[in-house]
Amino acid sequence: MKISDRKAEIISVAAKLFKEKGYSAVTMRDIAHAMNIKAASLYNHIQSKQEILVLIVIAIAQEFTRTMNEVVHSNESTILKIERIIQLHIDITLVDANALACLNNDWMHLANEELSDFIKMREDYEHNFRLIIKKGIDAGEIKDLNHDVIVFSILSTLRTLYLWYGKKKSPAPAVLKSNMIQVLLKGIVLNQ
Amino acid sequence: MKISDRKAEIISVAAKLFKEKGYSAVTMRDIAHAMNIKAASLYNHIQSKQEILVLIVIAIAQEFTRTMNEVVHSNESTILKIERIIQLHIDITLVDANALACLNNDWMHLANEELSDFIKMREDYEHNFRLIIKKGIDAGEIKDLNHDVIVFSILSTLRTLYLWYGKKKSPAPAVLKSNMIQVLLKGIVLNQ
DNA sequence: ATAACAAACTAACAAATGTTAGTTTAGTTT
DNA sequence: AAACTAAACTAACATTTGTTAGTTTGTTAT
Repeated sequence: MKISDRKAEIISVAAKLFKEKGYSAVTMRDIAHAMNIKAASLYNHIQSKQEILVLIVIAIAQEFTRTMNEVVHSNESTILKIERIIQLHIDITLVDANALACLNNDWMHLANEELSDFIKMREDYEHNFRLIIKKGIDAGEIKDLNHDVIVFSILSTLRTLYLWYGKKKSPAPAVLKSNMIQVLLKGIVLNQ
Repeated sequence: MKISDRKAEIISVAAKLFKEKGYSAVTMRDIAHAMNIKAASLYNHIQSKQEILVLIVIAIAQEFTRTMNEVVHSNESTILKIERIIQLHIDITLVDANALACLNNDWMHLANEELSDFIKMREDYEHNFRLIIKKGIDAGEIKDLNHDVIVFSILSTLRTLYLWYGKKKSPAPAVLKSNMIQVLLKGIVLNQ
């Protein structure tokens, strides 16, 4: 089941609106108006408002899941694994900041299998990241601090990158990456 | 204009629901049902759904603003200033995680002066935090990295603390604080 | 030309939503 | 006992919302 150009356009426009006001506050008429058509016309392309949300959120969630599985099962050092996760979040933020906002803010408006699938994916993602940190601590690569604090300090930063990066895209992605690695891994105080 | 006990209860119940589903997805009937009364009865205590949101969001926003102004105009070291900001976010997270979620996710549903007031407060807050970082870099206390990366890495972590902390409240607040200071200021890698 | 198709339209629907008006209930004050 | 008050209720309202049905329009294939 391929997604037509027009359908992709609807999804893209909807994602932008969802980012600004949230899924529930955006009406089908809002989406239609942003595309210069009537609300009923949307239904030539999509099945329901729900379907739009599902297509936005699940695709991205799967991409995160896929790469995280790849990283967690690799033989790289902990530092390198974390760097690849940072890269992953930067990449997706650059390609689709709007969808990322939906995933962060509107996932709870999914329903049925899609909702439980999403929650499972998110739990697995956090579990895997925690696993990376644990192994890093055991290997003497990472400081022995509270796991949750480490995991969520890094994840929070990465997950909300879209809030400030993406509009101006400054600094350049490569600089962003190296700076984030510096800040998240080595901190910000000068250890003279 | 004092807020009655019952009104405060409505606000508290509403904040909890808003946290779970977002302002737009929560109906007056939802709030009423959670209080075991009818929707119309809510209007004996509040003026409108909007008013509930305003009372939730603005009070907290003002508390952030007040303390930030205090910190930014103090003579402490940069490190100590940042530590006080960390403490501020932990404190508010402990006292009112639900309201914090509203502030983060539903501020855009404010209207008129309240909306512009909020945006101003948020801009000032970020501006002041950036100022602290800048002065820290100039004073040789903080690494000379991209300002936005530093500011938003720390702020993102603090702002979304309520997402994982608050349910189990583990580790204990004091441990949380010292661990967050460790992670945010000195990083997580072991510099042997 | 004709048929087929994608994609827009108009019109309408049932349900949900925020809110108002007027009423009842129960506790407190005079 | 009467009056007052806080806070609940029932009933209804005008809009808004997601969605459906049936129709029109314009392009492409036969």
